[in-house]
Amino acid sequence: MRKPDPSAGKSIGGGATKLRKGLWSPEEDDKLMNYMLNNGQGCWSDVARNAGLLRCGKSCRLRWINYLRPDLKRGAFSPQEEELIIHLHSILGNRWSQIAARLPGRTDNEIKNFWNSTIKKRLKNSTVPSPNTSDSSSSEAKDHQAIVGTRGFVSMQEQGFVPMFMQSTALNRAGTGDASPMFHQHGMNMMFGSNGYFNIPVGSSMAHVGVTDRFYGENGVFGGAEMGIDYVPPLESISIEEQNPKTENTYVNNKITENMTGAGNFWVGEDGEWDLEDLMKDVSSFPFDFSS
DNA sequence: AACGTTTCCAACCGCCTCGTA
DNA sequence: ATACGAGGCGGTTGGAAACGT
Repeated sequence: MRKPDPSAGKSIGGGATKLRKGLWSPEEDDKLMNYMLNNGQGCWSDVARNAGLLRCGKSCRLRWINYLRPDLKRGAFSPQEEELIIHLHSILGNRWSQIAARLPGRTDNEIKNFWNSTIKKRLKNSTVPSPNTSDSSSSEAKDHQAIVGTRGFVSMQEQGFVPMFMQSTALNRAGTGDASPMFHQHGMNMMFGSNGYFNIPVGSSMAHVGVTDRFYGENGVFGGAEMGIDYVPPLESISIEEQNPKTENTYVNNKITENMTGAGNFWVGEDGEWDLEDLMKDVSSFPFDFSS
């Protein structure tokens, strides 16, 4: 939160009107709300001007999207929303806007704040850091590198080949056959085998999946062994070769590619690219009702 | 009660993409 | 080709509120 700029609204040299910054006053909110309800969204700089606001268009847009929009849902996140956020983050990483698009009434900013304050902390405390955290500068990430130490595994993350819920200590433990507490908690024994997969006992055989049954019930709606999901693909449409053709990680990548190809069920589109829509089909079937 | 610390979150910043001139 | 503005996004900041001592 920021203090309203004390010099707000005053003209400065050259006759230019200084734009306001900081917190929005109730009057400003009223102006913006009334304008938006009467005129709808247009060019944001016009909105700011026509609504009589001494704000930049960007600021108006942000205020509307994050606070004034009538369809915003208020209040704490439900456990269902929380789980969906965690799940989506495991797929999408820090693509908050894409995550928000799948949570009606929630904003990217809200979800981002929620993640950074609540979920990140919780995952850290449970010794299973956030999956697919792209915050490479964070202390968590540094801890992660320090803990894992196995260049190949870190590289997989860097490449976007991050099995869901597989990171840092989970990886390390899995590598020695010791599943992380989180997996124990949910009654799963997972091992990171030499074939580059998470191996999960299913009946009498092992399934190679990149997900746990953490969220998806028993029907395989998302991530049961039947799903045949091996790795969470990078969402950018970048082929493996394009992503990092000549690095020290090539061996790891090649190995992954080989395994995935062998399995015949990795998520690469017809033109060799990852298909976000296919990926998100599974999310759309997520068995929660957020309409309330 | 007073003070220090931590948490939460609104808002800003900088970068990127896209459309247009 | 390129310059420019608008919109969008993720990362970060910083201050109020809550909590602890």
